[in-house]
Amino acid sequence: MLDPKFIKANPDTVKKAVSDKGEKADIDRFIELDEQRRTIIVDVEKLKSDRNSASMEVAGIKKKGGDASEIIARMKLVGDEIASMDNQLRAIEDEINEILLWVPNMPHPSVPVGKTEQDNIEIKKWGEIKAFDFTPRPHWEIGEIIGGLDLAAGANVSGSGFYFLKGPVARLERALINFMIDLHTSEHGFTEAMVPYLVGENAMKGTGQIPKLKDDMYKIENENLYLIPTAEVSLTNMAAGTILPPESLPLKICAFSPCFRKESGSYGKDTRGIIRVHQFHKVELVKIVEPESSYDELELLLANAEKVLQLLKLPYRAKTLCTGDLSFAAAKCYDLELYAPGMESWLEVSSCSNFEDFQARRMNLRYRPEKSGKAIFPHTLNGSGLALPRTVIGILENYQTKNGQVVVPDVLKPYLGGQEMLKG
RNA sequence: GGAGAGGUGGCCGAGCGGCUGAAGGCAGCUGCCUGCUAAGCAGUUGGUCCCGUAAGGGGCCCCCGGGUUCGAAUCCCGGCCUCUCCGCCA
Repeated sequence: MLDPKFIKANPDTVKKAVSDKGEKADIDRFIELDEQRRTIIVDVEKLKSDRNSASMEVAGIKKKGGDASEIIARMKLVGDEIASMDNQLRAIEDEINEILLWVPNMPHPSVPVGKTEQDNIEIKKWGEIKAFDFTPRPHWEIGEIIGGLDLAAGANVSGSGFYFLKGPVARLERALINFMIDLHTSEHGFTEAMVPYLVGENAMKGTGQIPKLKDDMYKIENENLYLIPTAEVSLTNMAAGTILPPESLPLKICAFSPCFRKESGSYGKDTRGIIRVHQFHKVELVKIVEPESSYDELELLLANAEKVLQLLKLPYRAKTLCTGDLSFAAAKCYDLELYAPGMESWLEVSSCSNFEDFQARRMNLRYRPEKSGKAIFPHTLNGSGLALPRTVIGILENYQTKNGQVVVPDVLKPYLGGQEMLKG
């Protein structure tokens, strides 16, 4: 959520940001409603002030055993008037709040203006794209050869977009999870957490999935609970509505979790294999920091995510997302894409974003920098470190051999009991 | 799931339907004092919204949402959460 005062003071800047992001929040309506709101407030507060002093008078009279029925009768009318104005006011405020929930975050000035992913800016390339002396297979073929990926069984049980990992691939994914969490906790200073996978509507509002992305979220029938699309929701909302004490920042937490996404609106895209699925695992990094340091922290976060790819020796590139590709709540975001030679394409495995105070404001998360000072909204960030299925794809496709087996990356060997090869 | 208890300011904790934005304590801040590692004394310290250039004035906030009333932290209804006991259970 943006600061309403900021919107009032800079309507044109906000409108530009809304359109740069391809959103459609009605800023003019907001301004109009805000004016109506203030007009009513001035009137109703005058009445309330009168009522309050009349109440004092009644109290005084009654204490002396006098008769206050004349004032009481008069105030009854005033009370009715107040009630009706309060109702008007509430209706206006409801509409204002609804608009505010739909106003996206402002892109940081360093974010390139653009419409689609075509306009994202590549900022870095790492690693060599491997030359094979055979035609590299896509992961679904490798998975079949080594007997580790069963899409048919997933469809059988749950429908399309679900899958079973088995044997060597299942173990590979488990190894990757442990490797990533160990790295982030022991090298990068994150505290490990296990988080709720079902969260309330407020949490989803807090991080910005609701209302805009509501249709992409799985909701539990007859309960006000949603399946998390990422551990970001649980982690970032952990302290929602509270004031963090001095010295408590930066807060760095990471968690592995399953992620559930309907992926409505992406039918027909990335349908083969396990590139785009309804359920997948992810190791997520979340930081809550002081506003001044958030952009430095974003760079560090990106480096933390990159480190995973570097240690796995998977070639990747990094991009700065343009305004049009930037998510609703983000002010700035980098994507990491690893190269999958079997598919001959780049796969997004991490998004590292700075939300500035947008999420903190929505969830009323505050921070008191000094013991006696004022509470402020801290900045929140998150990044994948990394998404599992696509990392698995990266390993299967980059480390494949001619006969369809897979070499285990050095850094994962300890996690696979010293095993050298994944095979059927 | 069943039965109780409870949710008050940064924290603890009081609070007859009007004089309570809220006693008292702790913590914080500011002075004074003291030569002993901190004690004592005095003062002070919430948030948010509206009007105002400002000074200042005013509204609202005692878990959340409704209701009763001239007036509600205080009464009624609904919800959420916490604790205790019972049941069930990985």
